[in-house]
Amino acid sequence: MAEPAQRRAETRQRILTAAGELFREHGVDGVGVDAVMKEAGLTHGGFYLHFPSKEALAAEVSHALLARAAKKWLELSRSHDRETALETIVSQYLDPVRVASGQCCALTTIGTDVARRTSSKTAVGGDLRGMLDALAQCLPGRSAERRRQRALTALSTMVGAVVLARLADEQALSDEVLRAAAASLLPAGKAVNRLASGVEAAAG
Amino acid sequence: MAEPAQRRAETRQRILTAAGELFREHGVDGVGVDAVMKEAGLTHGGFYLHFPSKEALAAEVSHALLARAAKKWLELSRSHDRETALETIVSQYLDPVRVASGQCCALTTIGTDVARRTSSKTAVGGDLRGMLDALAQCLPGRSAERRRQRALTALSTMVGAVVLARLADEQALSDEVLRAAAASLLPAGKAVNRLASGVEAAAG
DNA sequence: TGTACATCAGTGAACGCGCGTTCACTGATGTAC
DNA sequence: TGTACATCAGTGAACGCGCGTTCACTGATGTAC
Repeated sequence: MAEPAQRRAETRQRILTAAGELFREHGVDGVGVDAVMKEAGLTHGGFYLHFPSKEALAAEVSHALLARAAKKWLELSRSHDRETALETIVSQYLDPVRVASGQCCALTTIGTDVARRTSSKTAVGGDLRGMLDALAQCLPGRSAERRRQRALTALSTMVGAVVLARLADEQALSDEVLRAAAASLLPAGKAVNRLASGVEAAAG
Repeated sequence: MAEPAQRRAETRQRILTAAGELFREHGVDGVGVDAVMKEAGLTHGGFYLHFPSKEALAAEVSHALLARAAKKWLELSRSHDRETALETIVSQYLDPVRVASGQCCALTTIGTDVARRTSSKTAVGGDLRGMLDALAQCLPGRSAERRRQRALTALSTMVGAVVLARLADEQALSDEVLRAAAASLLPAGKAVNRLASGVEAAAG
């Protein structure tokens, strides 16, 4: 059956996944090691067989989440034309349902936590660059530098929009922020419908 | 001399100011009540004479910081022409020196903390609206709705840029994000110099 | 094929520390006479 | 003006709880013969 090494790797992955969900929802400081292990179907004692400390877990979770996003964006940019890839990225990123749940981009949910932890900061440096590079592939512009500029601004807008949407005290304002950001990043008429339908899906 | 009520109010204000600095730098969960009181020149026991709980302090600090920003922006929009007001707001918001220190906008430093605390979220709702309204006054656009849209996007871009700049592992990338955001929000050639000179000032 | 042993992922009790909160006390300031 | 008292902001010891981390132990799985 499953080799020991593989079982071990699977458990480790389960812990990472559980932490990814909980950290994004409640913040790194808002979740204890015991809660993470419980979510992963284990008891807290075993945690240190897989990670040297909670700090290290936070760094690796941040890295894993952002690396996954960078990879996904890069694949999208390669398998689709620019417009389609961009539309997919933006409308998923700004999807009100995702934003309302804790499942949105780690940059927006634990970005501040990462910024304050040197180890996490170091761990995600490459991933942030990867996300920007992939995004630049999807944006129009004659020169590479122009696309780079646009990628920097586009990611800023997306991150900020999600932060504000999560912070807004009313659903209407939250949706308004997300719609405005999507409209500014996509050709007219593209995003609005998808975002609106996202809200419907959440109600159902 | 100072009436008792006034002394009390001053002490309360000192606690708020101290918490404003520390919370922005280390996050709400990263700072204890005792550290806040020490920074305010007091001992921890007296805290509960001024606030019912740390939760309440977090909510009031968030409100105070954002209300101040909203007020400042509104005054700028009233005392200057649109272009000047916008340039001032944007270049201050994206100033690398401010961003590197913890003194930047509370939306970017404790925005995530606020989003997770119902009491804080409720406390800042009006301030967020105030910031958006003031910003809309400074943006071009024929209709009010157009300016509103632009304000939503502009604030998203500024917030996201600062979050990313603080998260970046290298100064060069951090500055690049801030410069790109400023360039996208201001007429060409305006902001870049100011932001560049901000970096010089930090070194000196 | 069956038995004894070794390995090691996982358990859960325990430890120590820090943090939010409480409370009896202090001492400075304002007031009454 | 001076004295006695009341008020109350601030002090600092103490409490209880939760969290990160450790560690002796368990029990399932793989291996040697």
